[in-house]
Amino acid sequence: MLSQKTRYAIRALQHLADQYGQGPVPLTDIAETQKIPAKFLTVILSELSREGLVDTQRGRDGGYWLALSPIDISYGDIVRLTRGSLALTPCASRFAHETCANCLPESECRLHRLMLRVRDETARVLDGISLAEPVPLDVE
Amino acid sequence: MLSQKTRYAIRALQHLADQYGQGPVPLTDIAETQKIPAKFLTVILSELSREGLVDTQRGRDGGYWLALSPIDISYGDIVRLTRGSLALTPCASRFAHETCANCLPESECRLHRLMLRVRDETARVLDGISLAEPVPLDVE
DNA sequence: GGTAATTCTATTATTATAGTAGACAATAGA
DNA sequence: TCTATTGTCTACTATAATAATAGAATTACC
Repeated sequence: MLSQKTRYAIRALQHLADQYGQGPVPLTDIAETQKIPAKFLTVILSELSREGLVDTQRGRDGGYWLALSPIDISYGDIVRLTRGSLALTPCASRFAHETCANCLPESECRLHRLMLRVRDETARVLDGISLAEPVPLDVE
Repeated sequence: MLSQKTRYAIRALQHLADQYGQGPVPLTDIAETQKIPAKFLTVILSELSREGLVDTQRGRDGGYWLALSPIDISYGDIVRLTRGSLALTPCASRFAHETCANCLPESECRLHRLMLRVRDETARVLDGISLAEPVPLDVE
């Protein structure tokens, strides 16, 4: 499961994508339209800013905006940044691989091979869509 | 991420699949070959038994065995039983749907639509492989 | 200087997770 | 029938992650 925080982060970024090119968006705007607790959103946006995904300006008329064009930010990027990995097990992460606790050696672990496949399918979906695109309804 | 407990459950079931048709497998066998803390495994196997996935016998020469043929247990089934859902958000579960806390209405939530697609791809992989099959190395 | 905004450091409450303890119940075989 | 062996159940505990808040500090425009 994605954490509540990751879900908030994604919706906040979607909101900023909608306002892209229109100057700084104040935090309270995002919090209200996206139903995110304002104080918690400060934590989230500060992190996204430290990670270089959003730029900020303090003071009057300040706020947040995307540091990159929406088309250059994929959902896969966001999940990797906020959650660390797309995978369902530590051993199945391609960018943040870790060996699972109390597991067999990976070469013998059948779960490992399966989780790699799930990760790759997830990546195919999430890396294939950017913040610029409306999310298609379904695959056929 | 799958919890440690879910990972243990899957490996335990794989072990039972390997011994299918050969009588009860004692818990300590599973614990040792799969590197699972024995006491914790009792909790896990008791749950799997209550859910009808394994049958058990107590007493001498007792143990655990799969209640169904390995080919009739898919990885999707196991994850749904132990974790509740294949989805990455509560709203994207098809069998255990819940609305996400502090979210927009689902019809307006772009994340919802995206998570449904990820769930469906995950299901395609996990429902397509049963405990009877060796896990293929990769898709091309 | 005042106001509106972000930023930073700490703290808290709640929940989930991982694992353990120990008494109890059943079974097969000697 | 005794006993060793094996699973079952209830309860408990420790740790970590999560979600969220508090409040002071900083910045920038007017």
